[in-house]
Amino acid sequence: MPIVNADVAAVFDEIADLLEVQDANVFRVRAYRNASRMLSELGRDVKTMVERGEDLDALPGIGPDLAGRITEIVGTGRCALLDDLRKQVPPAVTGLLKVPGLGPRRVAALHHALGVRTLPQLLRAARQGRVRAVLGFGPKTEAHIVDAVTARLQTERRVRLSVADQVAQALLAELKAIPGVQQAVAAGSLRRCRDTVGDIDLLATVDSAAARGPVMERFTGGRGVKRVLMHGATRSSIVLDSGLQVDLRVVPPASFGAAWLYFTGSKAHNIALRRLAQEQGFKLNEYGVYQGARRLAGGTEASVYGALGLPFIAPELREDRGEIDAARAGTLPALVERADLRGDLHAHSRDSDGHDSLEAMAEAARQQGLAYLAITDHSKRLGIAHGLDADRLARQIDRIDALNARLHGIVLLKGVEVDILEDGRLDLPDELLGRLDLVVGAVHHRFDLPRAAQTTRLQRAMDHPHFSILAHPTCRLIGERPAMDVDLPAVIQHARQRGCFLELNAHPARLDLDDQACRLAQGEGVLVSIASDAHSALELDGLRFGIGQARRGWLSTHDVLNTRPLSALRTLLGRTMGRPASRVGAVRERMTRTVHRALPNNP
DNA sequence: GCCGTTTTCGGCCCGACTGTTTTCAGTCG
Repeated sequence: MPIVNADVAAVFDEIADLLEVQDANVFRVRAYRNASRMLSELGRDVKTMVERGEDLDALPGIGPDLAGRITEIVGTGRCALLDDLRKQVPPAVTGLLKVPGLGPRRVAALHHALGVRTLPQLLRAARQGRVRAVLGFGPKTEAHIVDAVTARLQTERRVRLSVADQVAQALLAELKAIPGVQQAVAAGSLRRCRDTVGDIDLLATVDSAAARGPVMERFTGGRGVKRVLMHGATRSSIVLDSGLQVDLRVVPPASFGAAWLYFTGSKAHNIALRRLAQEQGFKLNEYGVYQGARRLAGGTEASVYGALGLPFIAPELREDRGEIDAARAGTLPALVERADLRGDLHAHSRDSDGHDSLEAMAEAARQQGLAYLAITDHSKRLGIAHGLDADRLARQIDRIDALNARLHGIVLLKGVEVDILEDGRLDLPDELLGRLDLVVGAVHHRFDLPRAAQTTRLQRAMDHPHFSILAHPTCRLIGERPAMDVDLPAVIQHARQRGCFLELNAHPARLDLDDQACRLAQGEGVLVSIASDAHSALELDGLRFGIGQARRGWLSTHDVLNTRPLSALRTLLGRTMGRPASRVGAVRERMTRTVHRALPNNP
């Protein structure tokens, strides 16, 4: 197995864990954590950088020491420092850090005093009353450990964005109904539109300090609250019956902006901002920007950024991935918004596995403010979805033509979500695909091909002269199925060469392309189709989740295919659909020969 | 362990809450 960035990041994370338990210098630990995060978010392959002899020191947070470790890991697959640390501390001990409330100090204390290494051992010790005997521990901590370990063994951690969104909206409605509450908003990773959410962060302002107490009482004593983790004057945490954790912070209105900024994060963005404030002689906290005791800003987020000499930075960008430098330089992108979408290029009807008729889908799209909607039902290989064969698709084409003659304010585009077969061929005859407005291709089986074969499979599909858009390119299902092992940069480059497009599937279970991949596509100049993959009229609303992900990927209106008016869209699709036959044929021949050689299981 | 138009050494974000203390360390976000 080749070493990828995530492998190096995992090594650095484990080193950080082990160093922490050994009570190492916190800044040394932080250096490993920062490097781990940087590597997992880096758009370039660090192994390739090493092989090309590029200067690793140029990467942020990488100095001579870490550069040497990266080179070692990439070259040998091992890390001597990690091996040493594992000899000094049983590696399993770092698993105890996952227990809420147990940090490095306490884990080390428990390990040394009781010899516990694993969660079951810790649970046994706590139940036997041995934990409270350790210096610094008492009966409450001991009981908490029993609860936390038991819960940890049976709960899952992160939920999909759409789930968190529903819960948060319901809680916010309740909060706003409490007397004294002025504003109540969502913050945290939910507001940043991350694809999954670990806990829900809410922020409220109250009209007087006296109102805080009752608000916190109502929050921690509400229906559906399984446990109260923390109950303070300005901050409380609860666990809902569903297992979701919710944090509420209450601040005065004058601090609303600073608090929203702080509570939205990300942590890395906050740290970078606070350093920036420090450099300018200010102090930034959740109450405002201060110069000495004087508050310079805090009522709105824009005022806080302004006091630091920055324009407003959209929540989706706040990951410390270059947004602060871009803000200073005045080069922040004008991010795409839901209202910019003119159409949707991936939706199903009841002709395959959708719930609604062509007419109902068209009407729903019109009500969503869209000017066009592509009907892309499945092809025949996907029998479970009642996929269309050539005859049924031909009849659907005729029906859509007839329907368009009657529709007003919306145009249905004739498409298909055709299966990409294992060898890269498409699941329907060329002649029929040629009659469509667009061909959306997708993988629905054999997710497990080796990386090279999977990559070639996608590239070969794109070589088809009628191919328009690669749907859900990695086929991940959040929390259920990992992304396929595929060379995404190579696929994106191939799309650019072929004039094809990549989809950002907006379904909250997919969000595929993800944010990082969007940035890669943008970098290659490949337009992205933000598509709902709706299987019912209601699901067209899911486009907003795709917008959030696209914004996290720094995409502007210009980077998105379906922000184009219909005429411009047809022109762009025409580059793939209507190429002059001779030239396309020649290119295709060449590509196909290359691909055939590369595919191991091809004759 | 990294980093630098104040620094190659001395910094490294900042505050709330809890539990176990008798003034604070540890943890978390």
